[in-house]
Amino acid sequence: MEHEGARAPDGASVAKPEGLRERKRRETREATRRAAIALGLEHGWDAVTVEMICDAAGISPRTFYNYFPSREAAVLGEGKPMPNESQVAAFVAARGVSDVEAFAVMMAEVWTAAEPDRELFRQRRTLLDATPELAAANMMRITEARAQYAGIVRQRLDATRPSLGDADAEIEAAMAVSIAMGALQVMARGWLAGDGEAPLASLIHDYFPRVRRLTQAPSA
Amino acid sequence: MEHEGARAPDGASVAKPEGLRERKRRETREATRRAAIALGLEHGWDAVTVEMICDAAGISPRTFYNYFPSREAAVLGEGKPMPNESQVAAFVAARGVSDVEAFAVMMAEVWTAAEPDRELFRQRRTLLDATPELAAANMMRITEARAQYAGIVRQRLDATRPSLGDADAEIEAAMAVSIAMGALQVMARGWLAGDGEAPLASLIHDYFPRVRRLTQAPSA
DNA sequence: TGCATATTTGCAGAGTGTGCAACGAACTGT
DNA sequence: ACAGTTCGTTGCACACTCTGCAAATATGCA
Repeated sequence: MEHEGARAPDGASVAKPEGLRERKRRETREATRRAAIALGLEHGWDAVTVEMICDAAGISPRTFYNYFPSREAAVLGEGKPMPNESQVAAFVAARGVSDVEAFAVMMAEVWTAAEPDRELFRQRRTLLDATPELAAANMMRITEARAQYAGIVRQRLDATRPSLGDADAEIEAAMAVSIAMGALQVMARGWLAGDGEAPLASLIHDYFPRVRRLTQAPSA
Repeated sequence: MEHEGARAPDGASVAKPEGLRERKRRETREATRRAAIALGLEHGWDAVTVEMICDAAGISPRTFYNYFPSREAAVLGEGKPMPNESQVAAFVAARGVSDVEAFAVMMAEVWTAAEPDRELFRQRRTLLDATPELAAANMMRITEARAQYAGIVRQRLDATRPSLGDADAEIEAAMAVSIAMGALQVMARGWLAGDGEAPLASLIHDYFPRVRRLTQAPSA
């Protein structure tokens, strides 16, 4: 399910025949997503109705709800963004950076990878940033996945600080997730303000000294 | 408008006649809020309809929307929670704690003060914690007020670190707000798990060493 | 070609939220 | 106490989101 083109020597490779059905479905979904984002940027998200999106995408309103569970999902994407195994492994093994920073970098990579089209990624982020309603819906998605994220952070904590008690590890994992998400919100805004050349992940390293300073009690 | 009972020597004091109209309005609002929270805890928030709340509160559905702009607002309270002047002054002047920690303490106090009824505060927090939809709506409220919160943090930064450039201060203020809100989310959950004796603000000081550790790069 | 399966669509219905106008209760001065 | 003003309540119509169901349509496969 994850292979792409798999050009094996034998012409009839194993994966991705990509039947007509699947292709049309993917295209329809993509067209709908783009229509939703474009209309949102043009008219403001709360002025965009499902009917408008459907007219632009060439589907009926009822079909829209076969693809997306809500109007917001057309912009946000419906699945919760989850790191794959190698991303988790890199996060757990990362040294020389704080737990929060490492987690933020991983999530930035997950987001970036989930939307290969840079321009669309940027547009979506802009819309999301300008629309509290969408930001809230996005938060909801993340809140629902919070326990799973915390589980990933625990893997790192168990590896780097095995002396930590069970209850403490639980709390610190949840804390790291919440703090990283908060910081990412601001960093994403900073990324939007930039020219879009620097990848989000590198911005994070630039921003993090500030995070350290803001959480540090002055010694004086 | 802000005075309470003001028993001046002369019987006819200046403030708060509290006419019958105002009293009934306050009572109706309170009854509706309590009905919404109780029903949410009993049936789960998404099973609660406006009609149910209205039946319990003894008002018509149309009247509900005269009090609250949305179903969620009945639980969350409609105004954005804002610190008063003395709270801001204390925050700006607080020494020996990090910016994020000081801001978190201030917000905890604002929340606590906004809901004098401890039991109701706890119930609302429980419901909010169990319902991603409500947590998201709450986030939305805060997101809308984010710029104002950042302005308050800037007052502190300008006082404690005047060498900071304008753009940097802007960014760090926004960052402090986001991080504090993230951390508060977890702390509030910890407070819920406790017996409710310790005030939220004191819990924050207990939790903060963890925040410092999680954002600190290991020296090794 | 013809059958099995997946997708699209319309329709009815529940629920949220808003503007408008009528109705009723509370405040005002006399 | 009374008439007039003001404010809160309610019902009604309407737009919009979202769901279940069943009919119509398109695709996949032998």
